[in-house]
Amino acid sequence: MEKRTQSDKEIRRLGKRFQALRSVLRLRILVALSKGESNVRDLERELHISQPLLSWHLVQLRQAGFVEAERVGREVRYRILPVAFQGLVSDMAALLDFSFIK
Amino acid sequence: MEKRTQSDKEIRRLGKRFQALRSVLRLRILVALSKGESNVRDLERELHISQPLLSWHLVQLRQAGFVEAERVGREVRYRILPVAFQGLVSDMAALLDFSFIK
DNA sequence: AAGAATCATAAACTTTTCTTTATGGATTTA
DNA sequence: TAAATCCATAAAGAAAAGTTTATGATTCTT
Repeated sequence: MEKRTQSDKEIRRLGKRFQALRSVLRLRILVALSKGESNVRDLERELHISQPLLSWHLVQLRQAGFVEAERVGREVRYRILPVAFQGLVSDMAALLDFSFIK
Repeated sequence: MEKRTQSDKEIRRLGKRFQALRSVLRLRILVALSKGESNVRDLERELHISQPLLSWHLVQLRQAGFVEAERVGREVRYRILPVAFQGLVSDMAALLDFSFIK
Protein backbone atom coordinates (compact mmCIF):
# COMPACT_ATOMS: atom_id res chain seq x y z
CA MET A 1 0.00 0.00 0.00
CA GLU A 2 0.99 3.63 0.41
CA LYS A 3 0.18 4.09 -3.21
CA ARG A 4 0.92 7.71 -2.48
CA THR A 5 4.67 7.45 -2.94
CA GLN A 6 4.92 9.48 -6.12
CA SER A 7 2.38 12.11 -5.29
CA ASP A 8 3.80 12.34 -1.79
CA LYS A 9 7.24 13.18 -3.05
CA GLU A 10 5.75 15.89 -5.21
CA ILE A 11 3.83 17.27 -2.27
CA ARG A 12 6.91 17.43 -0.10
CA ARG A 13 8.83 19.22 -2.80
CA LEU A 14 6.02 21.71 -3.25
CA GLY A 15 5.84 22.28 0.49
CA LYS A 16 9.53 23.09 0.64
CA ARG A 17 9.22 25.60 -2.15
CA PHE A 18 6.25 27.35 -0.57
CA GLN A 19 8.15 27.35 2.68
CA ALA A 20 10.92 29.30 1.02
CA LEU A 21 8.46 31.94 -0.15
CA ARG A 22 6.80 32.28 3.18
CA SER A 23 9.16 34.77 4.76
CA VAL A 24 8.71 38.50 4.37
CA LEU A 25 12.44 39.03 4.31
CA ARG A 26 12.91 36.47 1.59
CA LEU A 27 10.15 38.05 -0.47
CA ARG A 28 11.87 41.40 -0.10
CA ILE A 29 15.08 39.84 -1.26
CA LEU A 30 13.31 38.46 -4.30
CA VAL A 31 11.76 41.81 -5.08
CA ALA A 32 15.20 43.38 -4.92
CA LEU A 33 16.64 40.71 -7.18
CA SER A 34 13.77 41.04 -9.61
CA LYS A 35 15.19 44.44 -10.50
CA GLY A 36 18.51 42.90 -11.42
CA GLU A 37 21.18 40.68 -9.96
CA SER A 38 23.05 41.82 -6.90
CA ASN A 39 25.57 40.77 -4.30
CA VAL A 40 25.21 40.27 -0.59
CA ARG A 41 26.74 43.56 0.45
CA ASP A 42 24.41 45.60 -1.73
CA LEU A 43 21.39 43.64 -0.59
CA GLU A 44 22.45 44.21 2.98
CA ARG A 45 22.53 47.95 2.39
CA GLU A 46 19.27 48.01 0.46
CA LEU A 47 17.27 45.86 2.83
CA HIS A 48 18.86 46.76 6.15
CA ILE A 49 19.38 43.21 7.28
CA SER A 50 22.50 41.91 8.93
CA GLN A 51 24.89 40.05 6.70
CA PRO A 52 24.66 36.63 8.39
CA LEU A 53 20.89 36.78 8.41
CA LEU A 54 20.87 37.74 4.78
CA SER A 55 23.18 34.87 3.92
CA TRP A 56 20.94 32.49 5.80
CA HIS A 57 17.88 33.57 3.87
CA LEU A 58 19.77 33.37 0.61
CA VAL A 59 20.63 29.78 1.41
CA GLN A 60 16.95 29.03 1.84
CA LEU A 61 16.10 30.63 -1.48
CA ARG A 62 18.93 28.87 -3.22
CA GLN A 63 18.06 25.48 -1.83
CA ALA A 64 14.51 25.95 -3.04
CA GLY A 65 15.84 26.78 -6.48
CA PHE A 66 14.54 30.33 -6.72
CA VAL A 67 17.92 32.01 -6.98
CA GLU A 68 21.39 31.04 -8.07
CA ALA A 69 24.75 32.29 -6.90
CA GLU A 70 27.97 32.96 -8.74
CA ARG A 71 31.28 33.89 -7.24
CA VAL A 72 32.92 36.86 -8.93
CA GLY A 73 36.15 37.93 -7.33
CA ARG A 74 35.44 38.31 -3.68
CA GLU A 75 31.80 38.95 -4.09
CA VAL A 76 28.99 36.53 -4.77
CA ARG A 77 26.36 37.61 -7.21
CA TYR A 78 22.83 36.38 -6.78
CA ARG A 79 20.19 36.28 -9.44
CA ILE A 80 16.60 35.22 -9.55
CA LEU A 81 15.51 32.22 -11.64
CA PRO A 82 12.12 32.99 -13.17
CA VAL A 83 11.77 29.48 -14.53
CA ALA A 84 11.62 28.20 -10.97
CA PHE A 85 8.47 30.22 -10.37
CA GLN A 86 7.00 28.96 -13.57
CA GLY A 87 7.71 25.43 -12.43
CA LEU A 88 6.18 26.04 -9.04
CA VAL A 89 2.98 27.34 -10.55
CA SER A 90 2.62 24.54 -13.04
CA ASP A 91 3.38 21.86 -10.46
CA MET A 92 0.79 23.33 -8.14
CA ALA A 93 -1.73 23.52 -10.95
CA ALA A 94 -1.05 19.90 -11.85
CA LEU A 95 -1.38 18.70 -8.28
CA LEU A 96 -4.67 20.43 -7.71
CA ASP A 97 -5.94 19.84 -11.18
CA PHE A 98 -6.31 23.49 -12.07
CA SER A 99 -6.57 24.31 -15.71
CA PHE A 100 -6.79 28.08 -15.52
CA ILE A 101 -3.04 28.37 -15.34
CA LYS A 102 -0.63 27.90 -18.21
CA MET B 1 9.78 57.76 4.67
CA GLU B 2 9.05 54.07 4.59
CA LYS B 3 7.75 54.56 1.12
CA ARG B 4 7.34 50.80 1.25
CA THR B 5 3.98 50.86 3.00
CA GLN B 6 1.90 49.68 0.10
CA SER B 7 4.28 47.10 -1.26
CA ASP B 8 5.01 45.96 2.28
CA LYS B 9 1.40 45.19 2.96
CA GLU B 10 1.25 43.19 -0.22
CA ILE B 11 4.37 41.29 0.74
CA ARG B 12 2.97 40.40 4.13
CA ARG B 13 -0.22 39.17 2.59
CA LEU B 14 1.68 37.06 0.11
CA GLY B 15 3.83 35.63 2.87
CA LYS B 16 0.80 34.55 4.83
CA ARG B 17 -0.66 32.80 1.85
CA PHE B 18 2.55 30.94 1.05
CA GLN B 19 2.74 30.03 4.69
CA ALA B 20 -0.61 28.31 4.42
CA LEU B 21 0.62 26.23 1.50
CA ARG B 22 3.79 25.22 3.19
CA SER B 23 2.53 22.25 5.15
CA VAL B 24 2.41 18.77 3.69
CA LEU B 25 -0.76 18.00 5.58
CA ARG B 26 -2.46 21.08 4.25
CA LEU B 27 -1.41 20.27 0.71
CA ARG B 28 -2.88 16.79 1.15
CA ILE B 29 -6.09 18.35 2.36
CA LEU B 30 -6.17 20.56 -0.72
CA VAL B 31 -5.56 17.61 -2.99
CA ALA B 32 -8.45 15.79 -1.36
CA LEU B 33 -10.70 18.83 -1.73
CA SER B 34 -9.65 19.30 -5.33
CA LYS B 35 -11.58 16.11 -6.07
CA GLY B 36 -14.75 17.60 -4.63
CA GLU B 37 -16.00 19.19 -1.46
CA SER B 38 -15.97 17.22 1.75
CA ASN B 39 -16.55 17.41 5.47
CA VAL B 40 -14.18 17.06 8.37
CA ARG B 41 -15.13 13.50 9.24
CA ASP B 42 -14.53 12.23 5.74
CA LEU B 43 -11.25 14.06 5.46
CA GLU B 44 -10.22 12.56 8.76
CA ARG B 45 -10.87 9.09 7.42
CA GLU B 46 -9.23 9.72 4.09
CA LEU B 47 -6.11 11.40 5.40
CA HIS B 48 -5.66 9.61 8.72
CA ILE B 49 -5.21 12.74 10.75
CA SER B 50 -6.81 13.38 14.10
CA GLN B 51 -9.90 15.54 14.07
CA PRO B 52 -8.52 18.46 16.11
CA LEU B 53 -5.40 18.57 14.02
CA LEU B 54 -7.44 18.51 10.87
CA SER B 55 -9.62 21.33 12.15
CA TRP B 56 -6.57 23.34 12.98
CA HIS B 57 -5.15 22.98 9.50
CA LEU B 58 -8.50 23.82 7.98
CA VAL B 59 -8.51 27.03 9.95
CA GLN B 60 -5.14 27.92 8.45
CA LEU B 61 -6.38 27.25 4.95
CA ARG B 62 -9.57 29.16 5.53
CA GLN B 63 -7.83 32.17 6.99
CA ALA B 64 -5.58 32.28 3.95
CA GLY B 65 -8.63 32.19 1.73
CA PHE B 66 -7.94 28.92 -0.04
CA VAL B 67 -11.03 27.11 1.22
CA GLU B 68 -14.44 28.05 2.47
CA ALA B 69 -16.69 26.30 4.98
CA GLU B 70 -20.43 25.88 5.10
CA ARG B 71 -22.41 24.35 7.92
CA VAL B 72 -24.95 21.77 6.74
CA GLY B 73 -26.85 20.11 9.55
CA ARG B 74 -24.26 18.90 11.97
CA GLU B 75 -21.50 18.66 9.48
CA VAL B 76 -19.36 21.39 7.98
CA ARG B 77 -18.59 21.13 4.32
CA TYR B 78 -15.32 22.48 3.02
CA ARG B 79 -14.58 23.39 -0.52
CA ILE B 80 -11.57 24.71 -2.34
CA LEU B 81 -11.59 28.19 -3.88
CA PRO B 82 -9.67 28.05 -7.16
CA VAL B 83 -9.88 31.80 -7.60
CA ALA B 84 -7.69 32.20 -4.54
CA PHE B 85 -4.89 30.34 -6.25
CA GLN B 86 -5.34 32.43 -9.32
CA GLY B 87 -5.03 35.52 -7.17
CA LEU B 88 -1.94 34.23 -5.45
CA VAL B 89 -0.21 33.56 -8.74
CA SER B 90 -1.07 36.89 -10.25
CA ASP B 91 -0.09 38.81 -7.13
CA MET B 92 3.23 37.04 -7.06
CA ALA B 93 3.77 37.70 -10.74
CA ALA B 94 2.97 41.36 -10.22
CA LEU B 95 5.29 41.71 -7.27
CA LEU B 96 8.23 40.12 -9.03
CA ASP B 97 7.41 41.64 -12.37
CA PHE B 98 6.95 38.36 -14.17
CA SER B 99 5.11 38.45 -17.42
CA PHE B 100 5.10 34.77 -18.31
CA ILE B 101 2.06 34.18 -16.17
CA LYS B 102 -1.52 35.18 -16.98
C1' DA C 1 52.66 39.53 3.60
C1' DA C 2 49.48 42.30 6.21
C1' DG C 3 45.19 44.40 6.21
C1' DA C 4 40.65 45.11 4.43
C1' DA C 5 36.46 43.58 2.24
C1' DT C 6 33.02 40.07 1.13
C1' DC C 7 30.56 35.93 2.50
C1' DA C 8 29.54 31.68 4.87
C1' DT C 9 28.86 28.86 8.84
C1' DA C 10 28.29 27.38 13.66
C1' DA C 11 26.42 27.85 18.23
C1' DA C 12 23.16 29.60 21.40
C1' DC C 13 18.86 31.64 21.90
C1' DT C 14 14.09 33.33 20.68
C1' DT C 15 9.96 32.95 18.33
C1' DT C 16 6.65 30.61 15.61
C1' DT C 17 4.36 26.64 14.18
C1' DC C 18 2.69 22.16 14.84
C1' DT C 19 0.77 18.32 17.58
C1' DT C 20 -1.60 16.07 21.25
C1' DT C 21 -4.94 15.76 24.80
C1' DA C 22 -8.96 17.33 26.92
C1' DT C 23 -13.33 19.56 26.78
C1' DG C 24 -17.52 21.87 25.16
C1' DG C 25 -21.03 23.45 21.71
C1' DA C 26 -24.38 22.39 18.19
C1' DT C 27 -27.29 19.24 15.75
C1' DT C 28 -29.47 15.01 14.97
C1' DT C 29 -31.39 10.53 16.36
C1' DA C 30 -33.47 7.16 19.42
C1' DT D 1 -34.50 14.46 26.68
C1' DA D 2 -30.68 11.42 26.64
C1' DA D 3 -27.30 9.68 23.75
C1' DA D 4 -24.65 10.04 19.74
C1' DT D 5 -22.34 12.48 15.97
C1' DC D 6 -19.75 16.21 14.15
C1' DC D 7 -16.80 19.89 14.79
C1' DA D 8 -14.17 23.76 17.15
C1' DT D 9 -11.19 25.56 20.61
C1' DA D 10 -8.04 25.88 24.53
C1' DA D 11 -4.02 24.53 26.99
C1' DA D 12 0.35 22.35 27.22
C1' DG D 13 4.18 20.41 25.14
C1' DA D 14 7.26 19.29 21.04
C1' DA D 15 9.36 20.56 16.88
C1' DA D 16 10.85 23.70 13.41
C1' DA D 17 12.27 28.14 11.78
C1' DG D 18 14.32 32.54 12.40
C1' DT D 19 17.74 35.70 14.69
C1' DT D 20 21.95 37.22 16.84
C1' DT D 21 26.72 36.95 17.91
C1' DA D 22 31.11 35.22 17.04
C1' DT D 23 34.47 33.36 14.02
C1' DG D 24 36.75 31.73 9.85
C1' DA D 25 37.60 31.35 4.78
C1' DT D 26 38.54 33.61 0.42
C1' DT D 27 39.91 37.30 -2.45
C1' DC D 28 41.59 41.75 -3.28
C1' DT D 29 44.51 45.79 -2.20
C1' DT D 30 48.58 48.07 -0.59
